[in-house]
Amino acid sequence: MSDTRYICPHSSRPTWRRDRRKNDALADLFSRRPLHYRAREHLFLEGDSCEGVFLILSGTVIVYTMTLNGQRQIQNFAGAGELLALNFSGNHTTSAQALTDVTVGILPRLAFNQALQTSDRFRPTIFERIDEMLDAARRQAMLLGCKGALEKTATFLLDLENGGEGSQGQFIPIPMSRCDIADFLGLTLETVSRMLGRLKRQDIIDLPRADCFRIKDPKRLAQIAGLETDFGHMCGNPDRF
Amino acid sequence: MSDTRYICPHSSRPTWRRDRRKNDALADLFSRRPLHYRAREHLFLEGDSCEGVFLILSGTVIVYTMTLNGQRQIQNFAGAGELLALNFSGNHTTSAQALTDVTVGILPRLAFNQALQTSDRFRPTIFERIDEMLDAARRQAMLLGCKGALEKTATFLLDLENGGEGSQGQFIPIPMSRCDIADFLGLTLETVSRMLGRLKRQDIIDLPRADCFRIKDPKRLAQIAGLETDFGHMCGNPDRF
DNA sequence: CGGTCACTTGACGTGACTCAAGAGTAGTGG
DNA sequence: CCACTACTCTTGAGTCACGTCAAGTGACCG
Repeated sequence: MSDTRYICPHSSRPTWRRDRRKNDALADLFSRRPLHYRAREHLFLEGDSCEGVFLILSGTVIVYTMTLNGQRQIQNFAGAGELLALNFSGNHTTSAQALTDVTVGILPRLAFNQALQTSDRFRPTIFERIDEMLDAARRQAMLLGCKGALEKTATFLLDLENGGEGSQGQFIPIPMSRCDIADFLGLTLETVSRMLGRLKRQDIIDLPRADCFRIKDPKRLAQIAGLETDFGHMCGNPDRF
Repeated sequence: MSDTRYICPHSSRPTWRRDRRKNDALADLFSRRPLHYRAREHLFLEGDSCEGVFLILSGTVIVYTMTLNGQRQIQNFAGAGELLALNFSGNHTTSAQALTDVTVGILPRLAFNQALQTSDRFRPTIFERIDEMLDAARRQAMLLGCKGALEKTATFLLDLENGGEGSQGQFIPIPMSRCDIADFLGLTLETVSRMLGRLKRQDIIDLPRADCFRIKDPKRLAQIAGLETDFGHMCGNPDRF
């Protein structure tokens, strides 16, 4: 698709998620009454009335929606420092499920709106987050609409690495199942497994166990993910090796 | 993907775009200095510095991003009453191109921020729009990640119909090319054409010319789009007829 | 009337899904 | 410590939906 008359982006614009550990003006407001959820518990369901805005203090939350025929699209794996249910209408438009054990702070809708109105420190922070969410949604659309299975998987691994500390060459945990990854990337769990296997066999990643990995060749991984121009012409090549 | 332990949505939640013709508190603020663009002109490019927020007064704008290997993902076809460049950081994260001739109002960043701060009528309107944009992005992710080609095409037609007036059974123009539709749905233009042909042959839509259509069987179209539970079990059936 | 352009249609190839079997890994109980 | 179970993950073989390539059709325009 697309033809030559469309104009290319000025930069590759990696737009990684901001550092989630600096919780800025938020933590103090939200930490009034922290709540705990066990892994697999639901924080809320699509359609539920929305009591307030959530700030994740620890753990990871799966934000997803379901189709009528029972397919799940994971919108986001939200980690510490991220906001949930930042909608201003009455009801939740997604479901949220704890992937790991999770702690959240809740800011009731009224207090949230009030803070938006009064606090000149709070408002820009919220808008910054909204920006990030919109941008993340756009990148997700690009991923789902434009990329192939290997590209998607590579992108996912790079995002995972970037979500963790700046741990160069260290092992990074994969907290979610293959099924979760598949529902996030719009693939099947078998395909995800195959693509991981391919990256492993090509010596681009280390995958000693199913639930953690290490990037051995960041450059090639980025190329495969479509984040750098590809000089080696080895992007979509088959497995044979 | 997905298995039985995930919980289904409470409602089908069609969440159609709001009526764009009621421009609420926005029109007066934005209409100070209206600008005109010819079809195919660019309003701005990804990476450009962002002078202000755009309100579309008339026409349709293609909001898109490009991958490094030259693929285009159309994020949105934005019509009259919709906001563009509602980002709070310095640079545009998408490109915007006029599909038809377009008139827009621009509100400079400073004035926008000020209005947000001071006007209690303006702020909720903006948040409402942000909600809509986030929700649209989520639905787009579902479309791209979960749906097949026929499902996507049907969904697109229903969205188009809903974007126009509440014209029951009337012909609806298709202002964009097959290529645009394809880049929006994550398909090829050939596949889009084939799916439209299939819907036409099955007597679900009328397609007398390439650039307008009419829905003949809304119920079946909605079923195919995955918006209603399917009793006929004819959703994914092949073309043969 | 001939040229250009977008759309349509067909034949073919292939990437990802489906179905099904096997391999780890963790947890439980004797 | 070693079965035995119950997972999830991996791997393979076959199928199908969608993409690719290419030819054909129709509308618009000079």
